[in-house]
Amino acid sequence: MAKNKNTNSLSSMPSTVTTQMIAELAGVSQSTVSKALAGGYSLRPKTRQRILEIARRLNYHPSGAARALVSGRNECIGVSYMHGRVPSDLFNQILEGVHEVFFACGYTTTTLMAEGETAVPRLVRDRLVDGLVIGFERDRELESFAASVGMPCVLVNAPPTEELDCVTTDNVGGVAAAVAHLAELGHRRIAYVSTWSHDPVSRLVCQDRARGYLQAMASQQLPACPVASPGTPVMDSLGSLLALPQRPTALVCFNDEIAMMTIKALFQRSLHVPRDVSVVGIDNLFASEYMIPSLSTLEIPWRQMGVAGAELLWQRLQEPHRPRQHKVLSPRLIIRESVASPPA
Amino acid sequence: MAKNKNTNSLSSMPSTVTTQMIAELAGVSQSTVSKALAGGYSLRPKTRQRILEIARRLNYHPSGAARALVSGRNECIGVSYMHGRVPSDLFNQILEGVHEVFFACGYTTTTLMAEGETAVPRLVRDRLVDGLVIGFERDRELESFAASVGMPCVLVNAPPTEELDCVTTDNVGGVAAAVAHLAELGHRRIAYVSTWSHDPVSRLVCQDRARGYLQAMASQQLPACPVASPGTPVMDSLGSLLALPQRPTALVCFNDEIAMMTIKALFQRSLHVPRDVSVVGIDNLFASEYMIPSLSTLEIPWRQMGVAGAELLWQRLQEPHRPRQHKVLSPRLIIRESVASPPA
DNA sequence: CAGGGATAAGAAATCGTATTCTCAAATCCG
DNA sequence: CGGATTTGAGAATACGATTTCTTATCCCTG
Repeated sequence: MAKNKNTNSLSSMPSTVTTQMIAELAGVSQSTVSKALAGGYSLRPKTRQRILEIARRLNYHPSGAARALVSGRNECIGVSYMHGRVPSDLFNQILEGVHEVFFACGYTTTTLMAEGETAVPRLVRDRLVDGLVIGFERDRELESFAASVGMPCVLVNAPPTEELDCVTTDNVGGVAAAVAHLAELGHRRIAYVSTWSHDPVSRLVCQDRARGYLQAMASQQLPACPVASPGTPVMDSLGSLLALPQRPTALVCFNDEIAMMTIKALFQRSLHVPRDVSVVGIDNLFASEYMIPSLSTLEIPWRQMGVAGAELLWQRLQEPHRPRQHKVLSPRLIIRESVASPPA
Repeated sequence: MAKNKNTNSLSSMPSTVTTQMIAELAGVSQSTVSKALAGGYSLRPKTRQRILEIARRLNYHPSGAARALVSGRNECIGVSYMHGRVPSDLFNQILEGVHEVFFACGYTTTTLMAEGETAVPRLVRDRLVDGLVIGFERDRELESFAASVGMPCVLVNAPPTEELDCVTTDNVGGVAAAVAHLAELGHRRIAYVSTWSHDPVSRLVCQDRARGYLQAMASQQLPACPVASPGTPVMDSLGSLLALPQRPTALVCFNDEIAMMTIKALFQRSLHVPRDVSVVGIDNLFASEYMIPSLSTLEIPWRQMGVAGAELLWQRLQEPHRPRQHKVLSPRLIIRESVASPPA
């Protein structure tokens, strides 16, 4: 195909440099070149030097494909999530955590955007990744395919399984801490603003958080406000909370997005945050700090979750049959301007 | 290495399924299997059926590595950006645009997180991607390496080059449109709030936008306020703008982040937005809509830029020597609550 | 000086797929 | 019915690097 048509004499042609070429230039065999580059073989230092020098001059880099073919490993791991369903802020932090760990191991990190229910991403199907981090949502198709080819997986911030390594956050404890803090400030009528989401995972998480809310209210000996059934539009459930005979003075929202919408809705009803109502979100989005008032929130350690997941995955790559692990990280309560003592 | 230790009799072992295995089961040669799977060869329909059936039953998928090795293409393209320097919101939208186009082509998309000035990412070095989308910032090392191995590149929302395909936005025109709109509302003292950023690309973009501002003010016959020299801390330049004898009644900010910080700063000085001062940002971050007041902004068509870049890259992959192209997309002005007529 | 062990480097196999080359059988047509 | 052509399928090779197997050379020692 005239692919290596080295028509001109300059040695810096873009055509691919192979160990074979280096071998010819160095006057040795191809295998010797490979040994020189790999190290750990017995080669005369002079020969090795000559080879390395030529390789350097030609800007040689091994073909990833060839190496992957022979070694059976691609030194690449995939990070999967359902894009569009999660603020990219959050996912990117997980991704960076994963990247940080694997970059140090010389591995590449790549994002798999799961396309809804469609085909298993090519990277997995064609064994182009050695392991998988599944974020935010269990992709059952991906999971079972990975299992069928024996590819290690770790779930990060997704509903845990008995079979796979997992990293999750303590939703129950986190929400409880938020409620406790509000109670400490003197709030007695504290409500939980649920998600509207139809997707099953958000519902699960939402139920966890609702449970945290209810438990905390109970242990604080406070009467709980009704928790909207999953699927109820936010504005509806917010509306009914505000229409209660005893209007809540503090709202813990399912996440920061909903907290933002809530603050806006309160504003439109001439309710001032935090003078009339305190609001707490969950996630600590980038923007939360810049809202007016700045948003109090449960910071989920996204990046750390990525790091933890990557570490679990790395360990499993080294030792495929080690016992399954489940790490639980704790969120941290960040109090900003959207929270104050209740009105007198 | 006992890798294919098929000790039990079940055929659904996780060990890798190869064309060779299928060939043995079907009683044909490996090449015949390859032909059957590829199509376009003359095979007896019965033979092909048998082979395909076995392949399906064994859940066969070709090894990406082997295929890449022989074809010289990985059907994978890399999207690079300097992570941490850009809100992930924006980058992710570009990424999704790129993904959309290449997914339809059967290609995989992977993110290269450029690690500052360090090594060229492995994916590129080892020729694991067939093309490159460079976003937000020209990575000169990456670029020159790509050029040296003849890998197609496209710049998206990065300072354009003469050699590479580019997609940019009309910063000058966009800011001019914002200024024009403010002027139309009756504003006469309109200022531009510059970036504090030390990174050279932001400065370049900032200069473009400043130019748009100055041109628009000139063409509206309005006196321009001083534009801070690059590198000045935002709060400093904002401070001096507000200290002007004739305080501006409208501020066009370098981006939404700065607009948020600006609004917060104004709020702290008891200046009400938009009653006392109108504010416009650029980027249309997710959160901008939820601010109080919601932020007026120049929406940059991030996703479309990704799509446009991907299309340019795809075309170049088909036809490597086609003339270089440069597409310029226009931002769209979104007016929300942060803009109003100037105070009487 | 002969033989044993270490050392250096070439030869060859391997990984899994795609493709070209080659040959046998089947088909066609006059 | 016999030679020409088409068709089906196996054999062989290439892709580029790793690794094992072999061989040739050298040095040391008894």
